[in-house]
Formats: sequence, C-alpha cells, structure tokens
Amino acid sequence: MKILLLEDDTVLSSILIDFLSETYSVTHTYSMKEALSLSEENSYDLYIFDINVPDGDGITLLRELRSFHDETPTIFITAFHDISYLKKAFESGANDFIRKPFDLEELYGRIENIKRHFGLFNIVKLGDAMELNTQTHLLTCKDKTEHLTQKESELLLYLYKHKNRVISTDELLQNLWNYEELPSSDAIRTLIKELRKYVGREHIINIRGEGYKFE
Amino acid sequence: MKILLLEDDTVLSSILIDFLSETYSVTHTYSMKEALSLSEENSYDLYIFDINVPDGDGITLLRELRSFHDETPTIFITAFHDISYLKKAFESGANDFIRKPFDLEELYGRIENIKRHFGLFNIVKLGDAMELNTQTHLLTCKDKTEHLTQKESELLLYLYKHKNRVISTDELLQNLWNYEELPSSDAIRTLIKELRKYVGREHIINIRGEGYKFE
DNA sequence: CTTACTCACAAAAAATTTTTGTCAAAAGTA
DNA sequence: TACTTTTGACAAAAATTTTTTGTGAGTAAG
Repeated sequence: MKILLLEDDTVLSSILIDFLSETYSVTHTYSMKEALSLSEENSYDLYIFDINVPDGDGITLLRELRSFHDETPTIFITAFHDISYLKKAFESGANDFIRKPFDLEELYGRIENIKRHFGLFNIVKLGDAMELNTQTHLLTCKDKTEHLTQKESELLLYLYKHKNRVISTDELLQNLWNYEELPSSDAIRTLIKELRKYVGREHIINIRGEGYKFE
Repeated sequence: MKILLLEDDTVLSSILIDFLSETYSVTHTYSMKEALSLSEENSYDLYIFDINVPDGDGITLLRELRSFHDETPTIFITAFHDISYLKKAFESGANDFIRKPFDLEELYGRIENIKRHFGLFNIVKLGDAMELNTQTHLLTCKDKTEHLTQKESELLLYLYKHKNRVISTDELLQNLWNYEELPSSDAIRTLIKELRKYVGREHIINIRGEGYKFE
C-alpha cells in the first residue's frame, strides 16, 4: 500500500517514515506544492497530511485534490490544541485525523481501519520495492506492474508471510491446495520459476533438500 | 654410468655429448687441467680422452691419474694417422682407443665392452640427473647417494625401462614377483611411496585406474 | 636390524544418485 | 478461444557414495 506523507517536522517525519515503512510504501515530502505534483504523477492508496506546513496547509491541498475527483482516503495530523481546523478538515473530505503527540500504534490502527473501509486490505507490501494486490494479483514493482496468475499470487503471498523461513514443497502443497487436488511437486517448481522472473532470483532462495526461502 | 669426456673439438664434442647422454651421464671439458680437477672432485666410471688438447695431452693426464691409483677405465680418441701414440697410450694405462673419424655405434660398442669387462653393466642412467646401480642398489642423484632396497631398485628399474608408458599394478606384480609369492597391491603402493621420496614425486605419476608412469 | 609386506585409515578422484531448473506441451477452465 | 495450471522430459547442479590412491605404523621373516 502506497502512502504519501506530507510532514515538515524533520524529527516527526523520520520517525513516521521508519515506522510506516515496515508495513507500507511511503513517499515523503515537506511541501504542499510537491505533494500536489507527486499526487498527480503517481497513484497512492492513502494520504497522511500535516495541517500546517510552510507553504500552505493540508486542508487547502486536500480541497484541491478532491476538486479533481481524487478520492484517496486521507488522514490529517494536527497539533493537540488546534482542533479548530477539525470541522474544515472533514468538510474538505478528510477521512480521519490524529492529534500530536500521538502513539504510533494509534496511527497504525487508524490506517488499518481506513484500509478496511476502503477495501485496501488486500494490498501487501513485499520487501522495500514491491506490492502485491492479492485480489487483482497485480504486482507493483518500481512503477512497473505485472499481472500474476492466481496461483503465482497465492504462492508469493505465502512465501512472503513466512519470509526468512525455509518452506518445504510439501508445506506449500498442503497450504495452497486442497487435499483432493494436490498436484505433483513439479507444479511448485514451475511456479517458483515464474515468480523468480517477477521478483528476481535473489529473493527466492532454494535450500537443497529443504525447500524455498523468501528474503 | 658417469663419463668424463675430454675433447677440445667443439663440433665433435657436441656430437659426442648428444649421443652419449642418451645412455650415460656425461661431463665434458676442453682442458686437461680441468679434467684433472674434475676427476679429483668426482668419481667417474669411464674416461674418454682426446689425445691432443691445447694444454697438454691425454696420455700425460692418464699417467698422472694412474699414479694416484685411479684405475678408472679409459678410452682414447686419436687422429687416424697418429697411431704413433698408441703404444705410449697403452703403457700409460689406457684400456681402449678409437680413431677419428669414427662411427658413434662403434664408440657405443667399445663402451659397452668396457662395461662388461669392468662389471659396470649394472649402472643405469635414469633421466638427466640420476643413476642406479642395479647390483648395489645405490641411487646416485646430484652427488647424493641413496641406498635403495632390492625391491625398490627392481621396481625403479622396471619403471624406467618402460618410461613414458602407464604400467598397471598387475603388470608390476607379474614382472617383479614369481607366481607363488605374489603380494597384494598394497606392497606396490608402499614401494611407490618410498621411491617417490628418492626420485621426487614429479617423476612417478599416477593415472587413476590405470597405473603409474615414470617420466 | 633391515626388508618386504600388510593393515587401517586419510585424502583424493570418480561415479552414482538425488534434487532442482527449464522448457514445451498437455490438460483443465472460464 | 485464451489463459491458467499441471505434467513430463531432460539439463544442470549439488550431494552422496564408492573406488582408488597415499601414508604411517606395525608385523613377520630372514
């Protein structure tokens, strides 16, 4: 899931980037203008805007975006006191807000909540550079989008969910097929071959006699 | 068998060295004085002296040597005409002579004849640097003398006689033992091990599954 | 006491088996 | 039909096992 973060406080932004990057793909900017151009050039799944930034405010930015029918869900960050903006924020199309100082876990909860709301729960970040939509089976990787088949997608997701652990062929068969329609292990081998074309050989490692490991 | 050759004619000496080196160990010198000092420093099995050399003559040299009880067999080389020296030569202790120009095979025959006479037939040249006395089992190598056991000596001789050919363990067993007392192939392995200590690993090469080759 | 040989085990090389990678193509599915 | 899934054949790679060779110690015979 791709997040566009607008935050001018260097300390806070670095904390946020560190935290959010564990789970999402984060693009960060200090200025409203850049945020605007970034949102035009790319497509994001979530905006997180600080209300007060040097060259404007998040509310104006959001109003602008919404006028172009950009319905990307948006969370505002606001100073504890400054709840005066609240009403305006929601009027301009905000979906949630969070007051500084805040607990990172709270932010995480709110993001997950929005994901649920907007049906984004099936976008999974794989490593630093890739994202997989587990419904459409689209794999996004450095602006390039690949169309995986369903099985490829399932296998990739399974490997990712158990990354850094060696997973045997049998385990994969057990978990990705039902008992009546187990294929031979040949099927896994060809799937692995295909996946490697997309995610790169270096990420799917074979441990002889044991299985495969996603890194 | 080690030969000391005294011959000042460069053409003839190079021919002689080439020919004799195939069978014997040859040390060559142009001058009588050097011949004298060489004979004192080393021990040779045969002298081949030209009667006429720049700084003296072979006869004087031989007389000198004999006076020190050096009984090394000696062959003189003399010009066809100048048989006048003949008597003096024999008186001074020569064992044979050969007249220029001569056939190399003739020289070879005379040398072999002397070997027979003096019981030197069991000295065999191995490669460029070694000699094996097949009776005493003494292996001479760069001034160092090693005492081989009988079997070591027999094996080395067999290998040498068939050098550059791969010889199987079975062939060695067949040829170096009699039928009733064939040892196991272990015996060969230990003999090879010992021989390699003497002649150097590089000269006895193993061809896996086939045998050993002397080079 | 030396020699000839055997034995046990280490080291090296080769042969064999197992596992994995790859491709083409068959079979299944919408 | 077009696409996904699976299979099967074979190549490539890795591991295992077997065979051969090297080495030192030790024994028996002369």
